[in-house]
Amino acid sequence: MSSPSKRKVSIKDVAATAGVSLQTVSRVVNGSEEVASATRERVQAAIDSLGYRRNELARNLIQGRSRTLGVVCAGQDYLGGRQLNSGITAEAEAFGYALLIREHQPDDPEPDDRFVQGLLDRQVEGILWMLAERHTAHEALIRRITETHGVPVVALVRSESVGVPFSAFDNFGAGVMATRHLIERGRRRIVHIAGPEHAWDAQERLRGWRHAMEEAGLPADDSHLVFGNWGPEGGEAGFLTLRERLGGFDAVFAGNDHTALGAMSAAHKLGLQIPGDVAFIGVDDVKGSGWYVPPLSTIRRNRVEMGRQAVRMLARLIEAGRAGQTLALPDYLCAPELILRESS
Amino acid sequence: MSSPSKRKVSIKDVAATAGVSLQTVSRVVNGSEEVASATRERVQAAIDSLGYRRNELARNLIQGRSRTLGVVCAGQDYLGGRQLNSGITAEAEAFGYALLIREHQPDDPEPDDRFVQGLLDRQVEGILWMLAERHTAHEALIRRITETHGVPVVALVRSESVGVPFSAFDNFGAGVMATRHLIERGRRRIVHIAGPEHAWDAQERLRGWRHAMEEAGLPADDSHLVFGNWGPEGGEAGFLTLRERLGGFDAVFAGNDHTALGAMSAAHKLGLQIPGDVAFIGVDDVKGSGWYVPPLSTIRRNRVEMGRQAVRMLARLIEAGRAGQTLALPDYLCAPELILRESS
DNA sequence: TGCGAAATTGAGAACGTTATCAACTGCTAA
DNA sequence: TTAGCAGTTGATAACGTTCTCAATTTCGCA
Repeated sequence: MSSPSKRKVSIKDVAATAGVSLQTVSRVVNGSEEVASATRERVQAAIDSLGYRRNELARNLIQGRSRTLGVVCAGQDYLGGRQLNSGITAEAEAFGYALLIREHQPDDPEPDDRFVQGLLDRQVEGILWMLAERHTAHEALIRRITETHGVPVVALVRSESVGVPFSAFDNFGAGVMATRHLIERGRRRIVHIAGPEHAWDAQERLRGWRHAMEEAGLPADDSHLVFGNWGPEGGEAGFLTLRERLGGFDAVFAGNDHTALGAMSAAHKLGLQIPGDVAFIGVDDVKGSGWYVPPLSTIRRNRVEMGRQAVRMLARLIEAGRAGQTLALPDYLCAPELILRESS
Repeated sequence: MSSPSKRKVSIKDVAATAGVSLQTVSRVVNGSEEVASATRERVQAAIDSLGYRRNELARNLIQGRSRTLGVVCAGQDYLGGRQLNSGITAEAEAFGYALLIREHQPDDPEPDDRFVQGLLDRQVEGILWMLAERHTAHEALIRRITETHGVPVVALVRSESVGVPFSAFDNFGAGVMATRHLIERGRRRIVHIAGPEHAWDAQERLRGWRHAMEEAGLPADDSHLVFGNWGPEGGEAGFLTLRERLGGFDAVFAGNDHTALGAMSAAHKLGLQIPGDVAFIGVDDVKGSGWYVPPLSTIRRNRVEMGRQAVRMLARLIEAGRAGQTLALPDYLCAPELILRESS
């Protein structure tokens, strides 16, 4: 069978077979125009018969580009870091970039230089930053990546404070949209069970809720607010806390669908009617949310498009960097989309 | 500031600064013993002051190994291909492997040679196969990868027919476990809403259900069975079909949690009590399933461990291949775990 | 017939690293 | 004294490709 010493066929083998120089083979492989058609055919025949394929590693080395993007995302975390959405992969593929993944596990230490060193050592041309927490340590790290190493970074979560362009969901707008919807439905005492306090997205959605409430002259003080953890547990606990604190309310804007799920479960246990006694709305349009009891109204975010845009931005930054320019890129803000179901 | 022509510092710069040869620098970088400690310190000082980092691409090229694994997974698909679980990333990292992702989108054409060519061109040392469908085209493709290209493949879904070791969930065992549990609870007319007919996992779970039913002398013919699509829609439709066909039954074993969710929703609409009139059990322990109405009993699969094992197997195969040996690796079968909640 | 331009081809260096082997130092044992 | 050996160090080739530039051939046209 195939002997263990079966060496890969290289451009040299093709050149020898076709009786031309390495350079000519290279030209044929890269579709250069300046090869006589007779020669081209001869070389192509050699390529086909030997089954030659270009070694991208060697090519990348000499061209000084890795055609690789680094992706820094959260591991177990809810926040969708894991949902390396197909927008990213599809767009990266279209640009000819491979993806190198670096996951940050919840119990890992705070990301430092070592955390991204592996990506830089493999010469990634750009980095997609998908960690949502807003630690100042991240900002310093990202700045070092862009300035010291000259590798552009695009954030897939909003992070204005760092001087990095981002592709993000309009969390503020989502908060406004969800809250206004509840108000239009005639609800007046609308509470908010937010995400964790340190999460940027959570803060923004909260701000949106508050904005819409105040705009309508409704109360949005801290007593109508409780922080959760993006999970059903937080939703359930938050709902009970608010009931105890306020006595009653007629609508819940949950920071996300899982939070809403937990909160609705608590409402069921208390014998409340949904949406009769309390209306619910979440954010995410998570799989299954259309089949909760009752089906949950929610705000959808188009993750695919966010991913697409982020990669596109990164590609432009890389291109500009290679041309020696600095580029001020406009951020991309993904518009929220209201999904109306029976819970509101 | 940093001039645009700022070249990366290479081993040459370090050698020049420290006044030694390239080779000596290389030795220090790689922690070789045979360097005098005085020299080592001098070189290390140069490395630190210049901020030198080894270019992994160049290293990989000359060593003929890419330290990269390819991951072939499903894009949008439910089946968990997306859930590039942290077991894989963590274990790959531990072995010093980077991951190159190749997603197969639902609307892509069937994977052929071109589909994996990008991975092979980048010289991946092994491939993790995470596509669940059992098309014979896959088998031929996988065989070509291993035999023609000499790149080992480990499947993260069961696929005995291909001569490739796998790390998989014991879907058959899960089916048996779920069904036996319902039987122990006194249920007798147990129907099964399976996954899509062409999915291997679905077939195996179905086989488990049938085995447990027949073992207990209960009916498990095709009238008690309907195929879904892994989603709530399929669950709802399947439930209604079975009701119409059989009149009644007292338990549902759903192919997965989302299917169960849809089926429970249908039961609610018909005014049935859960678990009073009908008991439900799913498979997956999907996020949120503990907060469905009522909380769903299910079978959990330890994805992290499956991922770990797969990478470990792949690493061993690669190691063996480099040593010129062929290795017959035992498969890894992940044991199902029963999660008891209120739906059964 | 000759000349310049265009088309075609190739030789050699380069990318940044490691592999291979030779060479140089001291030091010990005979 | 000298051979031998361990400990260090470096010169050179190699990995598989592309880049740069020069060389050769062909062609059109005066």
